[in-house]
Amino acid sequence: MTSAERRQRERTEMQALIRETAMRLFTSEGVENVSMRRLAEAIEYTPGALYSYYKDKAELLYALHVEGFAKLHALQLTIDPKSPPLARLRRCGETYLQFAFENPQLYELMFISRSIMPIIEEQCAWDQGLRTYDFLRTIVRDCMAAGHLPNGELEGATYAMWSLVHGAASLVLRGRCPVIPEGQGHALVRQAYEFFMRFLESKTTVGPS
Amino acid sequence: MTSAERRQRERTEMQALIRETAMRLFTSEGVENVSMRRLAEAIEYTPGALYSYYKDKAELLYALHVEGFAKLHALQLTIDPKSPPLARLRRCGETYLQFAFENPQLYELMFISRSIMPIIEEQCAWDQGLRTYDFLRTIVRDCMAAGHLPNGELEGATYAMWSLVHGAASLVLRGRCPVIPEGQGHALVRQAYEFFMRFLESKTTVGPS
DNA sequence: GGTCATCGTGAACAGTGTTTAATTATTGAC
DNA sequence: GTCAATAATTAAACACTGTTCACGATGACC
Repeated sequence: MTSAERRQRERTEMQALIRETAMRLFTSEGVENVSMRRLAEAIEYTPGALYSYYKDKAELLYALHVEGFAKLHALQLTIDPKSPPLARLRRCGETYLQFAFENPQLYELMFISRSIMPIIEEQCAWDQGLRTYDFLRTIVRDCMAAGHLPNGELEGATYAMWSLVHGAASLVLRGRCPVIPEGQGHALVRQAYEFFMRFLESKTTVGPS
Repeated sequence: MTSAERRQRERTEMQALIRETAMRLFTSEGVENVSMRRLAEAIEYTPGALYSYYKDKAELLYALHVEGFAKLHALQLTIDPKSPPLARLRRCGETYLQFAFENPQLYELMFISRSIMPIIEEQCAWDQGLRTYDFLRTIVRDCMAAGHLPNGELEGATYAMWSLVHGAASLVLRGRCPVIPEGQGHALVRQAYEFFMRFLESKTTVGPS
C-alpha cells in the first residue's frame, strides 16, 4: 500500500503545484492572459498532462475559487466577535475590500468571472460562498437587533451591504472610475465606504418589524 | 458629389446593420458566444469584410457601448427634475436597475467587460459615462443640500450610490446569488434597494460640512 | 521477466481574432 | 461603350485558444 499512497500523494502534490503556478501566473499576468499552454510550459509539462489532474480549465479555476473563499473566510475570522455589531459590520466590509484589492485576480474568479459557474451550478457547490455570506448575514441581524438598521427584510439588507462593497470593488477592478486619475480608485472606494458607514453610525433606528 | 455621398451613407448603413445584428445576436446568445465569424455569417458576409467597417472587435463593442450609454441617459431623462431630491435619487437607482435587467448584455459591455477598456483609455472616451455619472452626482448633491445625506464627500457619496446599484445588478447578472432559487435575483435586488432607500427616507440629516 | 496500469507526449480538432494578397464590383472620365 | 482607378469583398493564412486521444515510456506487482 505504501506505493499506492505515494502515487496518491504525488498526485495531490502535482495538483497543488498546478494551482500555485496558475495563481502565480494570474497575479503577474492577469487571469485572461494565462492559457493552459502557458501554464503547462511554466510547470514544464505538455498541455495535455494538465487534463489528467484537472478535467477542465474551469475545474482548475474552481479549485482556486475554493481556496479564495477559504482565504476570505479566514480574514473574516479576524473580526472580534465580541465587538459591537456596528463595529463588526464596519470591519466586515473593510476586510472584504482589503481582500479584493490584495487579491484582484482571485476576486475576479470568485465574484466576476463566468467561467466557473457551470461547475458551481452542476454540483451545487455553494458551500464556500454561503459560509462567508452567512457570516455577513449574522452581523446584519445583530445590527438590526441593536437598532442600527430597521427591522425586517434581513435578506435584502444583507444583500444591499454585499452589493455596496462588491460594486465599489468591482468597478475599480474593471477600470470604471472615470472620475479618478488612475490607480487612485482605492481611495475613492474607501471614501465611499467611509461615507456610508459614518451615515449608518450617526443614526440609530428603533423600528419594530 | 452625390455619388460619394451615397457611398458614405451606405457605409454608415452597413455599420448600423453590423451593430444591430451584433446586438441581436448578443441578446439571443450571450455576448461571449458571438464571434466575428458568426456575426459575419448572420449578415451574410465574410469575416474579413467586418474589418473594413470596424477596425477591431473592440471598436465594434465600443460602438455598442456608446449606444448603451445614450439609452441609459435617455432613461435618466425621464426622471422629473422638479420632483424632490430624494424621490429623484430613488428613481435614478430604479432606472439604472431597470436598464441593467432589460439590457443585460449591453450592461455587461458598459460596466463589466474588459474588452473595450483599451479603446476608452486610448482616446479618453469617457464622455458618455461621465454624463450619466454627473447626472447622479447632481442628484446626490441636491440630497445633501436638502439634508437627506450628510454634507461633504460628494464624490464618495455618489460613488457609494453607484456601487450599491451596480453591485446588486452585477452579482445577479453574474449568477452570484446563492441564496435565491434561480432567476429570482431581480426580486432580491429590488428588496435590497428598497431597504436602502427606505432607510434613507426615514432619516433626515442636518449635518454641517 | 512478463504483465498491467498509469503517466506524459505529440499531434490533431474545432474554435477564436486578425491580416493580407488577390479578386470582384463599382465608379468616373474619355 | 470602353478603359483605368478605386473601392469592396473574399479566400486563405497566422497565431492563438481549450480539449481530446492514440501512442510510447515508465514503473509496480506477481
